[in-house]
Amino acid sequence: MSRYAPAEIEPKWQKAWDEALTFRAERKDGKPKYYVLEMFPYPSGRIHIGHVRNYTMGDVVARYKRATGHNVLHPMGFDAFGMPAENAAMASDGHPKDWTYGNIDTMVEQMKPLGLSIDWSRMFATCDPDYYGQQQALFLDFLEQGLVYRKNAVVNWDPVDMTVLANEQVEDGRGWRSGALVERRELTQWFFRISDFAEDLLEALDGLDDWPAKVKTMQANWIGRSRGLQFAFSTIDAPEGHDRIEVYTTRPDTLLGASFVGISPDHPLAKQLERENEEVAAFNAECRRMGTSEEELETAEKKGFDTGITVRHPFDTSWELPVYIANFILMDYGTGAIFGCPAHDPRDLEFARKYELPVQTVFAPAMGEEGTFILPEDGGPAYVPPKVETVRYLKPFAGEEAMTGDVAIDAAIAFCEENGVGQGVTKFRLRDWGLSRQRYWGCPIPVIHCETCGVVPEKKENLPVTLPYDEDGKPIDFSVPGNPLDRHPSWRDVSCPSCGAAARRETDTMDTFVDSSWYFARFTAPKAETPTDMADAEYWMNVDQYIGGIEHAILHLLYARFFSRAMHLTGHLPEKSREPFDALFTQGMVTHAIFQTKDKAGRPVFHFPEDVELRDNSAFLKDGTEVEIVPSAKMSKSKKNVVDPVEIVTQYGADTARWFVLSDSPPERDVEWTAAGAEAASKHLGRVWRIASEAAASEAASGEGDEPLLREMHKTIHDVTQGIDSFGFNAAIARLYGFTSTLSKSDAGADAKRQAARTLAQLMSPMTPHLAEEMWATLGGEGLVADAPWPVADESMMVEDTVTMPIQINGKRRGEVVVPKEMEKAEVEELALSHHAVLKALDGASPKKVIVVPGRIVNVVV
RNA sequence: GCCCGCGUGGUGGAAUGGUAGACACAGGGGACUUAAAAUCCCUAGGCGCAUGCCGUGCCGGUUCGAGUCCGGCCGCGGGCACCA
Repeated sequence: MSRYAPAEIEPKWQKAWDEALTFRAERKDGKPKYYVLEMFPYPSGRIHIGHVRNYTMGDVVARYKRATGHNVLHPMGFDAFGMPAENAAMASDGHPKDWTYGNIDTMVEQMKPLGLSIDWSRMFATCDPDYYGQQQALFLDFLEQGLVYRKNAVVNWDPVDMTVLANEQVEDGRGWRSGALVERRELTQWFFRISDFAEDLLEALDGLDDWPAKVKTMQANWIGRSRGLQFAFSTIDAPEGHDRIEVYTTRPDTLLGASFVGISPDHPLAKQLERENEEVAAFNAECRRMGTSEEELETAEKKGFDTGITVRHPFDTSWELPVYIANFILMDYGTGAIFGCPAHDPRDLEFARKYELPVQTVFAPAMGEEGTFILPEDGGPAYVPPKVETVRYLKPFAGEEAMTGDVAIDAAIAFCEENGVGQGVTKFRLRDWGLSRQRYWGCPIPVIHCETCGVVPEKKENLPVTLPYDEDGKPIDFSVPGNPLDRHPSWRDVSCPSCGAAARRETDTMDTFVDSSWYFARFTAPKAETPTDMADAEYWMNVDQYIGGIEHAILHLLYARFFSRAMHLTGHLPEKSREPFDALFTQGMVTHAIFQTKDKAGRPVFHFPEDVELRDNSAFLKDGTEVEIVPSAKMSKSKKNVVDPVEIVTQYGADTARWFVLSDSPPERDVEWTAAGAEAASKHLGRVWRIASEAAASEAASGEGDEPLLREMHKTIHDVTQGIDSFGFNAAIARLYGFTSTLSKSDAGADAKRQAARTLAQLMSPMTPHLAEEMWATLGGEGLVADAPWPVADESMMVEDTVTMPIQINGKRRGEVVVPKEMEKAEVEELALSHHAVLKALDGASPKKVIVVPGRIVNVVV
């Protein structure tokens, strides 16, 4: 009997699949199609074990669907534009293109030995001119359709490097390279009109039955539909043209608790005052030194500037409220102006206490529920109960005294509309998608700026507008910050496609989210001369199962949903693909402990796992220094807690790596990589191989144990099938452990054992395809196990006659009784009451209550 | 700060509101071996001699029955629009 030798069998079967074109996807009318897609990787350099887990999950689905008679599309590509390539170029005098394609080659080389059932003939990278040229064609169609426009927007500006920074590149308000204080600066940029689709993107979430509820909730909150009141305060002593300040509020019922009006530093009135008043200019400048991220605005200390302007309360013109410029108000949301009601908003309360503004409670807990309620004006916290809760209005102006917030808001809007104070309006939090990036390594925006004609689209026959590799014969210099396209005259200076006069190309490139918003559609016809081929899109779309990280729950998935709608409007996708992903699964990360020590300055120094020795729950370096263990952190190169799958594959084989990443942890949860776990997976596969070999060699005649083994086999088929169908890969694997154990102990005859072992091979084939092929061949299976139809469980073999029912006394288990499955409730009750534990507990008394759940449990209440 | 999750033995985890800890790792014991490796078998939440008691982050609630449902905390993670 041969030993389990993954290093020999894995390349052998990979070659067999290649030669048979087993995983080549071609349209086959009459066969149901299945499109399974894992979110494509960024080519960061090398694959890590998290990639292995992600792609193995997709592969299990792909192989299983093939076995159940589907024509499967399972492609792979690379999300290849983006900042890291430029950073690498800056750091090493290289070129983003060379770095990126080098990484892609490496990663493909690392992925191929995993034995994934991918149709590699469809592979592309988003930085291929073939791909981004088609993306430019889409952009031009969107432009024509009115789905793209230009407006001003703020960016993080590094005044020393004279460059735009990503939020990630801003650390504590300073540029990551220069250390200069970052400023907010306005630039004219391109935007997709995603907010026009807000309502549709929100409503359509309801139809996504096979998406995780949490993702739909996150998207719904992000889109953020709200109903509120929009009205204007009239101002006193404001500059000309600002006699009204429009505000939007979702809590008009708190109007009588208003104590100030706040406007964004980017509000037109704030900008007007800035021109007239140095103090305002200084305050606004300080606000603009903050980054552009919402997180930073929300967590920053709340600051305001009293403009000296006041407004009249709409219900009482003698009541004046001060107008503050406040750093936490976003110009992008609502009208860029609010009224503050400190009693019922923690942020407004913090602000009011800081600037000694009045606090007036509008509503309090309902009668009888006051508890320890302390009025906000007496030092209590802001009172913000759920809107569905009934509260007592101390200052009602519409509706009853006791109402829920929801009812009060409706009443307030109705009252205001009747009295000519504003209108009820619906607003969305979702903003338009700014796609301009002032960077080189992205898809060029295919327009030309002409002094006479304005913005002129590039002609489609001139696409792709390719990125220049050299600059006048010399390699582009990436050591200088900023956008090389902007300082590249021979690329930038062109003639206007419309009038022929000297003009300039747009030097901004597209957000990389654009690249990943339609790659799934391109996979259906990766070589088409238009963005998609309708016949292919009709056949292969939608993605039946999309798999990726929860970190993409909002942006990527929302943008892709928008793009699919826009591609349908411009004739690039069928109607059904407005929602492109029928089912979504969000998998967890692979984590690993971090090993760290501190340097003299107290900064952490990280160590690779292979440089650390573990002894009695402590870790030491080779020189004996004790190492701090930080458990379960997301793998990242900089923390040195990465596990290189190549080493695992070399040491144990791909099947072990695949088996391990699927076992133990449920796929949606994070999994901790441990060396011991990989060792155990490897041992188990060796055991399976030995058992299969023994079964193949067995000469025992039909034995006593045939029926129990086959019954167990059918139950296993059922459970494993259900496990894979429901993404319960860990449960399926646990079941396979059990069946392997049953098989190894079985005294069945040779035929039954071989049948059981062949079935085991089939059930394992999605997870450990190479071992499964080897077993299949050894056990006399026909053709490739990859081509064999999935086994079907025989229901009649799974029926049990009796059932074990636990007996509880007052909800605690005190015994059990084995009864025929169909036994009547009354009989079960009688049996339970005669159980010695029940007799003892009752001690002659009669039970207060007996609950019998047929087939499940008996509970006796004494 | 806001939105969304998660929290169960020494460890990863299992459990349609119905026997908490399946399956696996590490541990303990044993078999085989001159010995070791490999392999196989047994054992195993905590406390207790035991009838038993306690136990799913913490506090409270609903229920005949709660890891599961509800409310409030604590801790950890993801996202917050220019990281991908």
